[in-house]
Amino acid sequence: MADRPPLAPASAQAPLRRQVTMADVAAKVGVSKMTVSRALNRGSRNDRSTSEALRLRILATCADMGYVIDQTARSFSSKRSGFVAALVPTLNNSNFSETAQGLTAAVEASGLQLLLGYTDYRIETEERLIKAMLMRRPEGLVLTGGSHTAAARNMLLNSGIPVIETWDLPAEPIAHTVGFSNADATAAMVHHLFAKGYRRIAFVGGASDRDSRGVDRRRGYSRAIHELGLPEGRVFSVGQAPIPMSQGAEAVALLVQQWPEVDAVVCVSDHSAFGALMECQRRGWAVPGRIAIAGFGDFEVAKACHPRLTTVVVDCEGIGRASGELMLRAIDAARLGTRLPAETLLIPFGIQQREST
Amino acid sequence: MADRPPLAPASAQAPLRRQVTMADVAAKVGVSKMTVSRALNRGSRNDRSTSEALRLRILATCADMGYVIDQTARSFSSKRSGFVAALVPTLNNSNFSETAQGLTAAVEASGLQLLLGYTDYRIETEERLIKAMLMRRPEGLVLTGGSHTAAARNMLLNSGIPVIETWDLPAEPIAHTVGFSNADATAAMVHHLFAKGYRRIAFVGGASDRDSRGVDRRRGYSRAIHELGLPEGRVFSVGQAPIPMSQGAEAVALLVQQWPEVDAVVCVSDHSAFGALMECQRRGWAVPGRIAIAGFGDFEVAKACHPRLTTVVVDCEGIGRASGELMLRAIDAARLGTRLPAETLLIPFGIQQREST
DNA sequence: CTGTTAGCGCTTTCAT
DNA sequence: ATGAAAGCGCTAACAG
Repeated sequence: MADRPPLAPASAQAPLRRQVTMADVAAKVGVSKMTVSRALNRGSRNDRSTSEALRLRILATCADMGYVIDQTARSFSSKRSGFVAALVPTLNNSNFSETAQGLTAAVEASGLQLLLGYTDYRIETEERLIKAMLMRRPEGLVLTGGSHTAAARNMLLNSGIPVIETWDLPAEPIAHTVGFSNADATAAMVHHLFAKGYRRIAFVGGASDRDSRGVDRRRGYSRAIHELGLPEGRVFSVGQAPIPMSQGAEAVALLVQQWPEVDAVVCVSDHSAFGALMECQRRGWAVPGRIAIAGFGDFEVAKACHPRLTTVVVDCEGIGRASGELMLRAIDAARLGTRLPAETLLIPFGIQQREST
Repeated sequence: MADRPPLAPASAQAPLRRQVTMADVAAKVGVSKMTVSRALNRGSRNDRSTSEALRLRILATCADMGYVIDQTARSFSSKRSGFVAALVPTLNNSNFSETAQGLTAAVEASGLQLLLGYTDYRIETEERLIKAMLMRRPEGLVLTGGSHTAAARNMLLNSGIPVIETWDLPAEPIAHTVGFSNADATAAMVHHLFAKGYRRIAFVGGASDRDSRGVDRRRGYSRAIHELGLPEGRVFSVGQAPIPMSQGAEAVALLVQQWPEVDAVVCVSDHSAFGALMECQRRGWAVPGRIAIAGFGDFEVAKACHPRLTTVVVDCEGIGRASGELMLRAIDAARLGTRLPAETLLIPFGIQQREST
């Protein structure tokens, strides 16, 4: 935050060409500021509009003068920032980008903007971002996951704005939740493999608890193994989220060395599963003949590779869309001075069977 | 923007618990607002700070009262929004996310925030986003590519803030540029394949001109083919950006059918190259024996697949970092009332030879 | 080191 | 349908 020479202080500002204001436009048109304001805000407010002819004249003058309304002043005056903040673990993951796109589409339909931040899978970074966002007074906040620092939880609870946690089903939600059980989804995959005849099923996931979805998936694996009475303990942990493809490759090699009897492996995500699949090809291990491989997330690579990956399919965009729509209702309630009772929206998931198992 | 019931008008706001202001904190501590303001802004401004003891007392009181400074009011008053806007074609592309991460790191070092928007590879969407961003008065704007609508160009030229175009080398830059020649990079790849002995080299790219980097790459391919005196015309166009892996697969199949003599194919990006590679495996065509495949971008999949993909390596994060640092200098100049002369920073690229060629 | 005054550009509210 | 006045929460500028 401060390891380079500070920028020039505001007081050093030279008097650049003064920016065009609403008053300038009003003067040029020969009306009051209020009339310009109304012409520009027509529709989104409850106020009486200007005559259509005048409105067009005002709009034309704005364009002529290169006037762009100052949202900073508008937000300040109206007490409405006009944006919703969303935090995702990383930008570079199509699951989360699709969620972000669903969110964007939903909130933009009501004239709100989505402001995106990424936490790098770190709750400390999340805390910092939550603070930075709250300073800008978002009308709502969408988080990925239900695991936060104590300070972050506190800020969120006191923020007075709607908060939605997505992608997980936290034990103690802040307010609203839109997601699914990562544990159940992974357990379903294990049951699916069992039904296909696999009995020596291993799991490859992260070594840290940074990624709470990864932790839940491992938990779901263990639960299913236990339920099915299969031999436990075949959990292979590598690195920390996001697990790259290369670590999936390393993991499957070491795993087969350690437990040669393993006939199937469930990976924490398609990326590691793909890495594992390619490593098997390099070593000449038939997939699924020698070992079956399953992933999670149905990323593009899962259906493009050969053989294609069996995986857990999640409606990522649906999570975003549902969150966005819930957020709009919550914001509407807040603007009317009420609080929307906490909701939990379950997003369905499915097992996509392909050639890798 | 308005196809759902409008949100409640601001006037409908019920008097929720009034938000804590700086005056409240000041009253509690027994000092003036200005003292609180100074304590909170210490370092980032040129003003005299408060005594350390008092400052700590003020900070503690802020924490006690759950006070979070109102950046909306601060921006409004100081004429500094404290953020830089960046537009990328899509979030779901590690090249652009790395650029975004480099940018974030660079601007955060000076206490600025990065606000991200994605254009979906559409200059109309870009225009809309530029307008939305300018309303919020960013201190600078970073764009991907040099192709914009006329209206967008106009807004940018009149915005009065530093603008940087990245990833391309536009013929008529708005102001600053940080990028490389996509045409040169692709031409280098063709020359590389020629040096390896390939003579019947095809190109797979998009059918539309939505993605200006894709267009430049195709141009670079054609130029190199011409320079080398190779037979021209083997350009295969599919869909529009972003070309998915599946279209790379379709393309290579059709291409080999149409031009069976082809011995190497250059793809517009690693994604289509990977799709092509997998399709070859499905059909039992040896890569590079029957046909060699090259990509662009050095995405994770390029080094994880088998055989690994020969590709063009670009320092994506470096583009972001260089842009961020240039932006800081430009903002500093703007705050001092001057304008930084337009700079063009070239980011080097390289050919990464792997097993696919 | 701290306080006072003024005002940023817009919207709210009330008046016509 | 339009206007006038007031003020949002903060910081710049100046004074002490």
